[in-house]
Amino acid sequence: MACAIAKRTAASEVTSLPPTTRLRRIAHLDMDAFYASVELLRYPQLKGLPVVIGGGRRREDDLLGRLRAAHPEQEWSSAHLHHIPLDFFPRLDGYTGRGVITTATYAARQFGVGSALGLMKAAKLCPQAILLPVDFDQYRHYSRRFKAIVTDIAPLMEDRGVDEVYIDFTDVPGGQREGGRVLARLIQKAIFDDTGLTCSVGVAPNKLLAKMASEFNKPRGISIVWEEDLEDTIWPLACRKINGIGPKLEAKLQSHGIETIGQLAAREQQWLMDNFGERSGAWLHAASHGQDARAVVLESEPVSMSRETTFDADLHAVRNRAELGAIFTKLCEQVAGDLQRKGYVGKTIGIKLRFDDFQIVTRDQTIDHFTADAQEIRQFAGQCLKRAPLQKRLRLLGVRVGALLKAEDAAERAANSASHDQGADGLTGQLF
DNA sequence: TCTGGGGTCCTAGGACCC
DNA sequence: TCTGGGGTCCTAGGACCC
Repeated sequence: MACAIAKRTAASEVTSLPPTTRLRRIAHLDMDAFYASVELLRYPQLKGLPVVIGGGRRREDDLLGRLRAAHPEQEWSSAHLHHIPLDFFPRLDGYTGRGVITTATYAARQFGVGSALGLMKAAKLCPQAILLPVDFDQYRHYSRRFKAIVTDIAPLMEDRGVDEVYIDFTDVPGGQREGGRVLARLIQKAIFDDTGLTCSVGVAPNKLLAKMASEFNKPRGISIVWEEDLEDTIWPLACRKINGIGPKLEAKLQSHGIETIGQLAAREQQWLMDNFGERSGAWLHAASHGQDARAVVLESEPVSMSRETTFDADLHAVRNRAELGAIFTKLCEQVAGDLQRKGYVGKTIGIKLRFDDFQIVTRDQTIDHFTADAQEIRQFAGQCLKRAPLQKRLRLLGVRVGALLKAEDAAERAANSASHDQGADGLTGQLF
């Protein structure tokens, strides 16, 4: 208690210090059950009920269509979505198909269903749950909105996907007050007032700790973590809570008797480097001591773009050749469309296969120029496919274009290299 | 009753060059 | 001729994240 008061005093003193001596305060903001919450804005009648998002391809039109069929005397439009009665919503009960849950409402999570769980499995656990299809356009719209609100208040924001951002509070007015709590509260309120959506925020000396902190009080939580909190707050947590430690690393750590972050921190750095590799070992050591020097990155360029699809039923390369070929062509067209729409070209073209036993195989090929052309992608992806083993039945097929460049930069580079080539040709002529 | 789709980064070996 | 580096690019696989 005395310790907490001392910390608070120290924090409020900081606000009067010149900027150079301000403490680095990094926030991680995580939207609460984002997809499900967006759906609840559209269907407020589902509030408090178990709802899962994922799987099928149904859209709201299906709901409206059923409503129109049931009550043809009335005119139904998307403005009436609020009034769709509960029994019109599809239930998880009896679901058959391959999808997984993308997001579940907190009410649904009580039943043990959550992200990445197979829908058929979820149907057993919570058959009464309402199942809604994913609607990425809608989520992207709200994603842009909440991020615009964040950058209006605190401009140094790093985009970490549709429902997460890091924010550098250090030099934002009020960003030091109560260690960041005041600004976090302001941002939460601004987002809620504009969108009706809630989020959780963690503020800490760096991204690593901020990310962990944002999970402490979900939903609608704010958690402030100081360097001094390491022993009491961070060390008792499971290693898995560190962003970057997944199931494999966790299992390997456990095999050495390391369960908590504190136990990890107790190991010598050299021992970690010997057992987990130079880089990973050094990183594990730093992370367990709460150290993370990564900057908040404002802009980044994409490295690759891909499209993939899991078939309704496994396909065989020979027996289902025609069907597979049509899907393959469509994936190439989609990737090409994505590249063109976003203004990129790439020179590494690859494929991804997942067999019925879940083994994944990739093949890729780097060509001598940049492209975003569907037919060309199809041609080289086709060559990759010929190099892949095709005995087993296929579950998934994907097409990827990597080594990306902005289309205009590629055009410029091509112009330059054309003139260089002339020079090189001249040189070659002399040598031979 | 198995397990989506879209990404990033790292590792490791081989080719090739200096 | 042999040996030994280092650096970069390419390819395949894998861990991890949202």
